[in-house]
Amino acid sequence: MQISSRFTMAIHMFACIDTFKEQKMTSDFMAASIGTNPVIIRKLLQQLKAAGLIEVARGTGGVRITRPLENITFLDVYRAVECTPDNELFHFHENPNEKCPVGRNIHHVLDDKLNKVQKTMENELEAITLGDVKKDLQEWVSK
Amino acid sequence: MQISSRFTMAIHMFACIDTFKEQKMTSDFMAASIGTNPVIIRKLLQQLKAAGLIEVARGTGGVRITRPLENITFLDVYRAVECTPDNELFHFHENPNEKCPVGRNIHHVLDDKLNKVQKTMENELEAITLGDVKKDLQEWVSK
DNA sequence: AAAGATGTAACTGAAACGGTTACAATAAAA
DNA sequence: TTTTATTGTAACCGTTTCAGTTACATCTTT
Repeated sequence: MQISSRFTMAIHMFACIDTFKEQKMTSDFMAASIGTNPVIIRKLLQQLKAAGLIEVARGTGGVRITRPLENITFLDVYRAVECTPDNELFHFHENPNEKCPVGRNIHHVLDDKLNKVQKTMENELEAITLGDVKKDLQEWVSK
Repeated sequence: MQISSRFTMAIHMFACIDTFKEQKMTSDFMAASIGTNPVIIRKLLQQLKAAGLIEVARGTGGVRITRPLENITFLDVYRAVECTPDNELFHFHENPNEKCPVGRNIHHVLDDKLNKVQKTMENELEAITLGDVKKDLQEWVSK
């Protein structure tokens, strides 16, 4: 399975908020830029708000990013919008046979290895920030 | 989203085939060890066969692993059983607005970064082999 | 021919995804 | 105070994937 497009949409939202910081940023505007429905954006806004990454002005509209972009990592965004049960990247089959020597031990054997892969991926996500996106976006826009 | 349990089931299958190599390994046996349905196993067998990792004896039954376990990586198994469109880990939203400076460039900006994360994860999967699983499983079983 | 296995089609229920409509709640402006 | 613009959220929808299940054709050996 793929990581849902909520992740790239959320990053796109941050890019909009920052790029057009002179204007009030609404869900309609972002929906138009991303190419989706405003309600999708508002649901994402709620997830990002719950994660403490933004503040949303009800009624009047407008979004404020709560931290400098360099202090918001891809992992922060990923965790905010991606719903993986127990934060587990791998879904382990749930009923291995305890009477079989393989079934009884496969979990012990695999858990460490799978956690290591997940941890490596999360470290990589953590090494990229929205500040990097801002910087690269400015370069592309000015081309 | 999570990586499907087909991945851990497939590794479990290899562990069965190797651990019980004295006997003929059938889909019924593996289904019992994994705790699922034989047809699930047979579908996985087809995917692993298509990837060239095993040979399945039709009619008579039995599975042969085509390479030494140390030469089969988690990435081989992952690619064999996980169906991600275009091998892309991240699902990019598909209709960014070309008229918006952000929408027009977001793909350029993110592609490299997302590919890097994916590549890192794949490298980590590639560093673990079924030989490692065999070794650790033997330790656990003999406890 | 019988037995035992794989290969595969067809179906199911559940969950997640992305989207859509509708509307209540809110805040500011007129 | 009314209007306007916006967010918040519930209730759907169609699609896809997942894991499972039944049924049965096919194959190989006995």
